[in-house]
Amino acid sequence: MSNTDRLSDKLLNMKGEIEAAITAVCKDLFGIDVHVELTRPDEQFGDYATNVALQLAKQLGKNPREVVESLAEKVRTSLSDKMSETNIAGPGFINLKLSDAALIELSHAAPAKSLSGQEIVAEYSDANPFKVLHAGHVYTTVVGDAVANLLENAGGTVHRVNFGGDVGLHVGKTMWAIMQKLDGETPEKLAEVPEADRAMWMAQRYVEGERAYNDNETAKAEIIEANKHVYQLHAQGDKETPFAQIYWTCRRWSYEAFDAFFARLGTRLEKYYPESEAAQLGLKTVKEHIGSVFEESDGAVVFKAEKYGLHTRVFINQHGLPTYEAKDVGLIARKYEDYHFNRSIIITDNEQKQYMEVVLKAIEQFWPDLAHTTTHISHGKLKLLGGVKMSSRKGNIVRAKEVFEMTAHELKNANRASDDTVMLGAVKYAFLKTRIGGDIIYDPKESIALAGNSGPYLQYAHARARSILKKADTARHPEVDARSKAEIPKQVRNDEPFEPGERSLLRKISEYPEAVDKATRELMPHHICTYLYELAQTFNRFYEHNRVIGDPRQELRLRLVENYAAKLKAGLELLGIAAPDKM
RNA sequence: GCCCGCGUAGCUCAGUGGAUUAGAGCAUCUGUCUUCGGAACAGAGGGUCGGCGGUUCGAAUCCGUCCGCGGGCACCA
Repeated sequence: MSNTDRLSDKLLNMKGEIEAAITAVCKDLFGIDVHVELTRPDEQFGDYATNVALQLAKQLGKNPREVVESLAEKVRTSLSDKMSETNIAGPGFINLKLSDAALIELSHAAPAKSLSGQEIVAEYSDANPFKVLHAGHVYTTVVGDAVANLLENAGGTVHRVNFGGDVGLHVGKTMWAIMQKLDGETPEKLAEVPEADRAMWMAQRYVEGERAYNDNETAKAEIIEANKHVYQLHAQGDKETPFAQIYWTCRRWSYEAFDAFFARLGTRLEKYYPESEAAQLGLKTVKEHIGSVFEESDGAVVFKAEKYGLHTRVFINQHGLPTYEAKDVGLIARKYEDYHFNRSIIITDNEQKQYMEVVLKAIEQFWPDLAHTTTHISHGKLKLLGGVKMSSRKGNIVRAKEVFEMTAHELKNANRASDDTVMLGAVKYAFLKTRIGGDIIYDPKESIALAGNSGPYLQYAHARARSILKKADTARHPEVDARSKAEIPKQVRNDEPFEPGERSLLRKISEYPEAVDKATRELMPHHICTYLYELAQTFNRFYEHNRVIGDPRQELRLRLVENYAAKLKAGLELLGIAAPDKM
């Protein structure tokens, strides 16, 4: 453990120490063990507040006022080294105001390393080969990335993986349409598809296959055959037949498109699990538990989950092929073989929510540990302002690329640089600032706004703070490169009393680890967005009313600016958003 | 029909048991400043927190019920 880490661990415990001290006082005075959780009240009331007196009064059957008075008195003495004020307020709250020294300490604390030593698998994105990457993939990937970042930041070893359908009915549909287009099993004709058009070309085939499947009985039968053919090809390790050549070439095209997409988003996936690799294991596992967990019904193998308040789902269809359910059974085993995870996170759209409950309930019957350490997070759909509905089956979808294009277009309209740093900052922040779960409505225009709660606003706020620091430094060392001569002391001294504006800023800065811890605990990145925006607002207020450069308090204020900029940058990076020094 | 989820200002959203005035941003209106990158700051108007009933010292938050919207409910993923 490095010195910095040790320092952080000590500092981050301050809130815990205060809570423990209050718990001890309660025990001492009333003999009751209460759960003390400090909250952050309105600034006018203090830095922390607790309502334990109200909890105690209830348990003791006493008047809250009576309880709070004796309690506050004891808390005051017990915490005199950290608090400058301890007040009673309202129906029985105790408000605590940190001493300047304690506040300074807290402002250098780091988020908790609560997941140290944990192996964690985070599955997200779930892009499917043989289908197009659409706007929803951008959303789910951005959310997954942010959640994975949180877990990693808390000390976990995170393995980011994608699970995609390289086998299954959609592949049958696409393969069928490709062969229609190529006039048969003629892989050599694939060379005629220009490289740049490959993804779109395959997406069109999928739409044709989907339409034929629904409208034409003959085609439907052929597609079902094509689907089986794909499974056979995997079972036999076939790479040579014309059909197989088409399949492998097109699958490679898909993976190449994924690589480019993830690279652009800055996502570093460790592994693509193709369904073909999970299918056999899933099939085998499900078959082993027929009779005990699964049962046969109408020629299919199903799990009847009604006794658990859920519904029945098919794991093996009447053609003997594993459905998505069985593949998920195989996948969870593969993940465990590969990573021996302590915890597994799966992030998908809400429409998979009840599906996943059934699958996990089935898995719980034979691999309880794997089921119990798996958490499914589901999010809503991405919609565009104006309410465009998207379906890859019908082909009227917004492609992933188009999300980037429309955002870049807005930047150009506003006469601003439309490079990926700002464009992705806008997209990612807009996707992350609302709580995971509900549908989100994306307004490209709002996402790039420099006034308001947006990614570029925070990026700009950071650049502006860096610019102040650079300017101060250049003033001190006009003849040398400022970056190599940064001399602002990192720590504010413990004996420096603050002016109100300075203190407000420092108070907000000190909330950083609490915001990150909350986001990590709940796996909800939006808490970080809310915090960062409030932080930037607090800074603007401070900066409007307090001169930094040239003021007698310059050195102290520069250290505040530096700490503020560091928090902004760290927070943005947790969200997967770059924080450049200049814009 | 059954099962999940959601319903907070004109719009987009925080807040999910606590404190006078339910908070932001955008939009609307007013004011400040010959700017440390004003891409700012200060302020105003705008809300029966979907309706009704209940639990609680205290409910946007918990429970019940109704309404509205979205999703799921056997061989798609």
